[in-house]
Amino acid sequence: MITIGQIADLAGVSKSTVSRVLNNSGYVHEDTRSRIEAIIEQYHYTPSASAQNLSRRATNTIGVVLPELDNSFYMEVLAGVAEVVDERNFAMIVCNTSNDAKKERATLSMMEQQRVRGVIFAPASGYSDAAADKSIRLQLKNLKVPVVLVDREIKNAPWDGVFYENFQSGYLATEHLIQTGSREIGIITGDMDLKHARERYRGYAQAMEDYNLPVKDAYTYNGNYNVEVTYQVTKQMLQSGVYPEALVLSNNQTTLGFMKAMNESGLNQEGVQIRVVGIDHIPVLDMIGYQYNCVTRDMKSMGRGAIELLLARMEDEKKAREIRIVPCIKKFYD
Amino acid sequence: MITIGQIADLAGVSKSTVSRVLNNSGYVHEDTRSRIEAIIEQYHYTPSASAQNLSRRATNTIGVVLPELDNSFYMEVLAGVAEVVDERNFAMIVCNTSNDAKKERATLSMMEQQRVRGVIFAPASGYSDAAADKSIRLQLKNLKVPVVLVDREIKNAPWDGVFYENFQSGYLATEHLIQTGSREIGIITGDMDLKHARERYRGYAQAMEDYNLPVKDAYTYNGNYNVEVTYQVTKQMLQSGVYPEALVLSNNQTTLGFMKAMNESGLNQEGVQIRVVGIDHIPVLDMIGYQYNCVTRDMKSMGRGAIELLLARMEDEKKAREIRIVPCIKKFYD
DNA sequence: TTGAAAGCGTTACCAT
DNA sequence: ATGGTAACGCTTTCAA
Repeated sequence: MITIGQIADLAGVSKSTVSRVLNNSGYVHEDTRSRIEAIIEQYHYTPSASAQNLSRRATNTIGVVLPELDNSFYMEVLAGVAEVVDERNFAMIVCNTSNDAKKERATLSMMEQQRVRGVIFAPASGYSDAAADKSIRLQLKNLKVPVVLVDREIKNAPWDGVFYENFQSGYLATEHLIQTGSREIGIITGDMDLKHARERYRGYAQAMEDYNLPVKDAYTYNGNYNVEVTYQVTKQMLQSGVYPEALVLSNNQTTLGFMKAMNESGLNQEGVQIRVVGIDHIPVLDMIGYQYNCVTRDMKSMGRGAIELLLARMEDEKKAREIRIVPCIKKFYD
Repeated sequence: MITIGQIADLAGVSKSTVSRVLNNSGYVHEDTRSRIEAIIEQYHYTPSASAQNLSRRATNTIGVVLPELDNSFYMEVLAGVAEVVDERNFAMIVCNTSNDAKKERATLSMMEQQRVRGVIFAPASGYSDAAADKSIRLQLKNLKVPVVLVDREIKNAPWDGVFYENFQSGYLATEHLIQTGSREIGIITGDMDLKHARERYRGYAQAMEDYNLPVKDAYTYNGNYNVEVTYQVTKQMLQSGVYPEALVLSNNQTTLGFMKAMNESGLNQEGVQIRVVGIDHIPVLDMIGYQYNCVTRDMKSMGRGAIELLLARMEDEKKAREIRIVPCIKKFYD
């Protein structure tokens, strides 16, 4: 591998000069510059990022830690982040924690080793007990670089963040069902360990109350934000023969699990209908023009928001803490 | 940021010794080791990857270059790669070229700068003309690290690769339509610049011929492996009022575009049916239990295969070239 | 079993 | 406008 020193020798100048043309910093004669550039081109020289990082005492890498990669929501967020990272000429290192706190630990430690300049972080879990909450905050703090939280909050966290109008989403989803004629409305909740699942549920309950409708325990199902779990739960529900006329589905995975169980049951064919409004859209469904009622958000812009906050924080460590709450968008077809 | 030197001072030993416990290489007294480990723990020390890379003259990073990230196929491939990368304690740097040769250039150059140990590569384009073909091969060669091609071939390339039985996939898809009663069968092709699109088409044509059915130009549509293009093409086809009774859809994006146009047209409701077999499955459709006829492959294992080949090549530079062709799996529901 | 020192490929400061 | 050199944080060889 050719080094800056060899380029310098080839050009009959010092490393300093080559470095200057590389970073176009400082003065360098036009003739010298073009001579050096020619040689760089000819020998196909690219500086070593490791050496640069070491010398500059900083990388230009930012870390993105996500709990799921096979989830279109996080994929869109990631796409948003990637766009800006690209524009600004940073490198991005992506890790998947699979919703596993242990894997998350390892991931964060690798981020540290890589000396990332900042981290965009969606926690693997709700960290609802105090010890876990403290521990994750400590880990993050130990990184000693800016952190931006996306989608999922951490209690007592001091970091910037991009979140969603979760309460609203639950409320509006429910309200739509009510306004379009349903009265017996249930919900398949998410992982109640996560604050946003609780908020969405609160939104549902509040809407019911506002419209003087009863929230029945029997119509509250826990799908845990998980396709398989939701599938099982829905199957049981259908088999029991007692279920509400309408349901709020707490996220995209919930929707997927629910749909699978419904399709499998063949109940649709028999004319049995459960009306449904989901929280979060599902891109493939949009693409195939399937009219799926939901409330959703601009996911990509959540990613863009996160990286923007991160870059801003990197530039000004002491700027005021910023929390962005992206709004709820209605996508109703009836 | 604390360094190995400071840890050494704290422990009253030399950097060499700390380095030995870090990499557990060479001899170090049990007492010394535990003392050092305690300090490392206490001060939360993590070695700098950049410094290690520089010193070792090698990173433990592998690069993955993909043409699309919002495509479930590549996502599954990526997931497969990520699994192995994780198991083997490498780091992974992922780049999206958006099917853009120019962006691909930039990406490859960043890979070089990062001094990745190897690259898993799915080309952004077919590079069908000789100059482009040569240029991409040169770029890859200039990386001077092992390369494994996934899914898309490059002419005259010397690298290991994991590909698909493309001809078979086209053949089997078509054959199924024939065997289940269709005779007027068309195809929406992919980007014919790409060899695998041509192969899939060949498979289609061969099946037609084998069953003494005519391949009509009028029933060959070019969807370019693109949702939007396929959508438009399908719309035109439907509006023209003349179309075959059945179609082969050349990949998942093609399917999405086709379905959108169909759903939008409302033709299904009117009882108009176009039978369809797709190449590649669509995970969300599986999840919701939508019975979509297709021929497909184990995508994740393609990812695993790619990284396995890469690691093997990294260990033995001169081993025989290995090409894996993953088989076609039938998923028919009728 | 441990330490000293050279070296990895850059950058940046200080001279000139 | 250019060059010399120390420094970045680590690994590795050689010696003790």
